[in-house]
Amino acid sequence: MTVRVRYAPSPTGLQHIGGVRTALFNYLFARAQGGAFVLRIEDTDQERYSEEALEDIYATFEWLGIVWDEGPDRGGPYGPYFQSQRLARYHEAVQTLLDAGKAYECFCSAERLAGLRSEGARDGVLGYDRRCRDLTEEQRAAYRAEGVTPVVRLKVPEQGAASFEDMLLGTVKRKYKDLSPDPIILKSDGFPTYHLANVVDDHEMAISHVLRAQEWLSSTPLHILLYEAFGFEPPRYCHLPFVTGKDGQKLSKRHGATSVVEFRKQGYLPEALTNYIALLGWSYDDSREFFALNELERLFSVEKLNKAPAVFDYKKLEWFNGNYIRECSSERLFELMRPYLETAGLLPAGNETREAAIVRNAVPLVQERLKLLSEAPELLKFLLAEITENYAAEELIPKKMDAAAAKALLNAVRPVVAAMEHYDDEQLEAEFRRLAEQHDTKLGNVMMPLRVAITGSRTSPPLIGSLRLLGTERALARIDAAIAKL
RNA sequence: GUCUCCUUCGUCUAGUGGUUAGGACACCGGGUUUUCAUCCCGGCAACAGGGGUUCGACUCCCCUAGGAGAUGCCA
Repeated sequence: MTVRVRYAPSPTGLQHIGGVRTALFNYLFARAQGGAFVLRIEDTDQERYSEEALEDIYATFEWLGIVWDEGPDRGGPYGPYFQSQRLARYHEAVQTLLDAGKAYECFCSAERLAGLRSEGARDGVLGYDRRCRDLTEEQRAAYRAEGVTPVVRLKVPEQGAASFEDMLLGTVKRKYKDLSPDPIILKSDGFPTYHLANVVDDHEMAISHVLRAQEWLSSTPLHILLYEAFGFEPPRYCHLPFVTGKDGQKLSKRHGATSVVEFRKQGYLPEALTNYIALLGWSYDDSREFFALNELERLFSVEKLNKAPAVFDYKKLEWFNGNYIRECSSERLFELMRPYLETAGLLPAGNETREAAIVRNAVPLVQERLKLLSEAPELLKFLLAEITENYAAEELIPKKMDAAAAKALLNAVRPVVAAMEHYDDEQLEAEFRRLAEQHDTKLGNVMMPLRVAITGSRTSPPLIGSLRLLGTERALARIDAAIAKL
């Protein structure tokens, strides 16, 4: 059997972690099985459709390196891949159900339905009361004459049960009477609901396996019923556990960033995100957790999936990101940092600028200190701009020392810095050590006032490298400014 | 309320009848280091509860509890 899977987002919002993980698992499953991965756009909700959301789908997966074999932008033998372009098929499908007496037109108003729903919630009764199920042709004609546009509902049997084998969960059974009574499959605007469209399309697109979030589990029996009504063979289902926030509820804004663009803006690398997300509900073994996408494409298997929901751990993602940043080549990291530095106004456009040269040389100094690319401006600004924020004079004074001592230290260090061109790094450090001995103190106490004078902060990249990048002239000016403060 | 699914350290997980229940993140100590970070070493910490089945249960079955999802002319 040829494996064909799909990711079927609806363009109603930005791609979020949960959706992307579903897409990733489908993609990996397809690759591992030598099958095809299809993108289908479920744009059947006219109200919530957004062009921006559609573009976000393309941008997100391009960034992540996840490509589909068939889709609206690539074409394929099973198109069109926009559901809004497949309406005729749904209408045809609905007609066969109507003709077979397996579905019926319902003329109830949205208001009546809302009333039913709130009563039902109060009394613990489920959904629609099936009022239109057995309308006569005359009654239907009367409604139509009044100008009421009907919806179409599927007849759910009152007896019996639907069951299916979930690849992860095993046998799932549900009595028909526990299903929503006669759900709507065709809306009054002529668009199908998810239930209908997904069944018709998965069948027509020859989808063999459906990996989707567990929120769909409770409507799967309904989908099975639909397949039976059409006489179609249902695909194999695999319902993926949720990704939740700390409180165990579905991941949402309350918990932090949820959309991929947000993570991207914060300076996560795509490989860190895919690696981490792949481990949410899936694992390879007890000793490995670093995986490149192309390795996952080989190694992914449904058998290693977990049933329990997974809490999204921002800290661990960050740790992954730091690891991947450290693995970058200097040139790549430079390019990755560039947009952050540019928008901070620290780096002019262009490759041959003085600033670009400084940043290139600074990469080794910051690489192992960076967890997020967005931290780059803060770490590098002392090299690219004047120290504008006025650090407090006390910062210059090492612990257990006074201002006079700090001042003496800076004065002593100044001539060494002035001559630094004549030393290599080791010699320069030796000079600082010599000074420390002369002042009967630790090296750290010599370096700290200098560090603050040069970088404006007690934490900074390695000082000697920073001095070199800053240059003798600017370094001396900052030392003088510091001395003046004391 | 009803239905469905789930349950190993705080978190992600390994584990498929016999293990001192392993790893990673986080956290806490210590070491290296010019600060920070990296790196290295060490520590803390879990089988939800109760019944079975079995010579033996984290592993199999049942119940309870807890959590989550569904219950839309949204997907």
